[in-house]
Amino acid sequence: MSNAWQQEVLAEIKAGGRISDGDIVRQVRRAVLAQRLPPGTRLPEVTLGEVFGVSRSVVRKALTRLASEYVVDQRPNQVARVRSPDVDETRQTFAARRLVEGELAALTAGTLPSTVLLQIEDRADRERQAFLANDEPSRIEHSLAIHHLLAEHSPNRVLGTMLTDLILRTSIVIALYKRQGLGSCYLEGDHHRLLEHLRSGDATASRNDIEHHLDSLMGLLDLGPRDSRIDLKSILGGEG
Amino acid sequence: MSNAWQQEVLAEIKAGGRISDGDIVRQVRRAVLAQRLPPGTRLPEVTLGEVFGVSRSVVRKALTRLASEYVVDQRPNQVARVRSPDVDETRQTFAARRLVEGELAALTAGTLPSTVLLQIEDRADRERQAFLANDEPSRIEHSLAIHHLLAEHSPNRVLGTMLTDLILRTSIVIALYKRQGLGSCYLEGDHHRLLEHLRSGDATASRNDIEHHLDSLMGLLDLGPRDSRIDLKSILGGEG
DNA sequence: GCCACCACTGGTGTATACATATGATGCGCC
DNA sequence: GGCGCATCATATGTATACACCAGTGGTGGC
Repeated sequence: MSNAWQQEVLAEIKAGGRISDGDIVRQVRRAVLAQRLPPGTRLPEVTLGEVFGVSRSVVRKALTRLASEYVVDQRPNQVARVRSPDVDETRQTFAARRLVEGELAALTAGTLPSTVLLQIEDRADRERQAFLANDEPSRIEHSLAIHHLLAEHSPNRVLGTMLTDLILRTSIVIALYKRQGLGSCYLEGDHHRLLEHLRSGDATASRNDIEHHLDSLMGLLDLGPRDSRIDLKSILGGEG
Repeated sequence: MSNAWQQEVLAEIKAGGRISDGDIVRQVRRAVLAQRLPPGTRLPEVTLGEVFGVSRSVVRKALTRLASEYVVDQRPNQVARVRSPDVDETRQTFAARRLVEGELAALTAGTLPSTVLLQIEDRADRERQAFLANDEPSRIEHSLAIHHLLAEHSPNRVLGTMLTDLILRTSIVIALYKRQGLGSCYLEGDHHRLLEHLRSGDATASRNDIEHHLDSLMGLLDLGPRDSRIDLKSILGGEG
C-alpha cells in the first residue's frame, strides 16, 4: 500500500467521527478505481486496521464485502489482494454490462423526471468541459455519475443494483487495460445523444446508444493476446 | 428458528468435520429455499453459533455473505432476519432473470458438450418423474439443477454468476408467493423443449423458451394487489 | 555444491471479553 | 386507567488473545 494513500485517508478520517466497515469499503473502492491501489496490492488486515484506526474485526467485514463485489481477492489463510481481472473476464464484464445497461436504458427512456434529466445534462456538460480542460479525474467522476443516475432512477431496482456493481467492475478494468498513451476515454457526444433519447422516450435508440457507447469504450482498451505482460507487471510490481 | 431444523443441521454436522462460514451460508440458503426458515425469522448470532458449534466470528461472516446475496436482512444493531421480498421486488427479480437467463441461453445454444446435454436431459426426465410421483422437493431439486447447469456452463462466467444469484432469489420468492393450494410449479415440456433448442443451436428459440418459461412461472404466483396481507402475515407470523 | 529439513516471521482463523444499542416490562405518577 | 420513564434482558459492535497456516531463509547432511 502506498504511503501517499495512507496519508490521504488519514486526513479524511480526522475530519469525521468513527469509522465503520462501510467507510472502509467506500475508501478502498475509490482508491482502486483511481488506481491508487493497483491490482495485486496486498491488503493485510492489521495494516488496514492501523490506517483506518480500527481493529481487524471491522476490516475483516469490509474485506468480505469487497470480495463479494469482486474488488478484492480473498483466499483462505492468505493476504487479501486487489483483484486483477484477466482479459476474458474483462470482455465478459463488458458484455454483461452491455446487456443490463441497455435494457435499463430502454426501460427508463421517457420515465425520468425533469430534475434527473437536468442532472444528467449538467454532468454531461461538465464532463465535456473537464475533457477540454484535460482534467481526467473529474471527467471520470462526471461520466460515472451519469451512469449511476441511470442505475438509481431505473424502474427496476434489482437490475439497477446489478448495474451499479457492473459499473464498478468495468471501471476497474478500464483503468487496468486502458491503452497506454491514451489520455482519456472520452467519447464525444455519446452522453448527450443518450440524454436526448432518454428525454424523448425512444427506448430502442437509448438501448442502441448504450450498446454503441460500451462497444466503443471497450474498443479503446488494450485487450490483445499479449495480456500476460500486463498480468505479470501487476503482480511483480506490487511494491514498486 | 425451528427446532426441527436445528436437529437436522446437527445431524449433518456430527457427520462431517469442522464448520466454516461457507457451510453455514449453504445450510441457511437451503433452509430458506425449503421454507424451513420462513421470511422474517430471526437469526441471532449466538443462537446460530450454538446450532453450528462455532463462535460468533464465523456466524458474522456467514451473515454478511448472506446479506450480500439478499437472503438475509442485516441492519445495524438489529437481529438479522430472513428477507421477505415484496411483490414489486418479485416482479423485478423475474424481469432481471428473464433478461439474463434469456441472453445466456442464446449465448450457450449450440456450445454445450454432449456430457452436459445428457446431464440436462437426465434432470428433465427425473423432474417429470418426480412430478408424476408427487415428490415436489426432488422435482424442485432437478429443476434447479437444470438452470444451474446452464449458468455454470455458459461461455460468459460473469453473467453465469449473476444467473446463479438470480436463480436463488427467484426460488425464494416462488416459495413465498406460490398460489396456495397449488401443488407444484411444474411446466410440462418446457425443459425438454429448451434442451432440444440448446442441442440444435437455435439461439433465438432458446431465448424464447426461457422467457416463456419464466413468464409462465411468474404467472403461477399470487402477486395480486392485496400483497399487504402476505407481508403482514410474514411479519406478524414469525413465531407462529 | 546441492538438496532436504527446520525454525522463524508475518498473517489469517477463531474464540472470547467488554462496551453499547435496542426493545420489553413494569412501576409510579398524573 | 393510561401514559411516561426507569430498568433489565437480549443481541450486536468492537477489540484482543491465542492457535494455526504459509512462505522464507538459513543450516546441516550427503
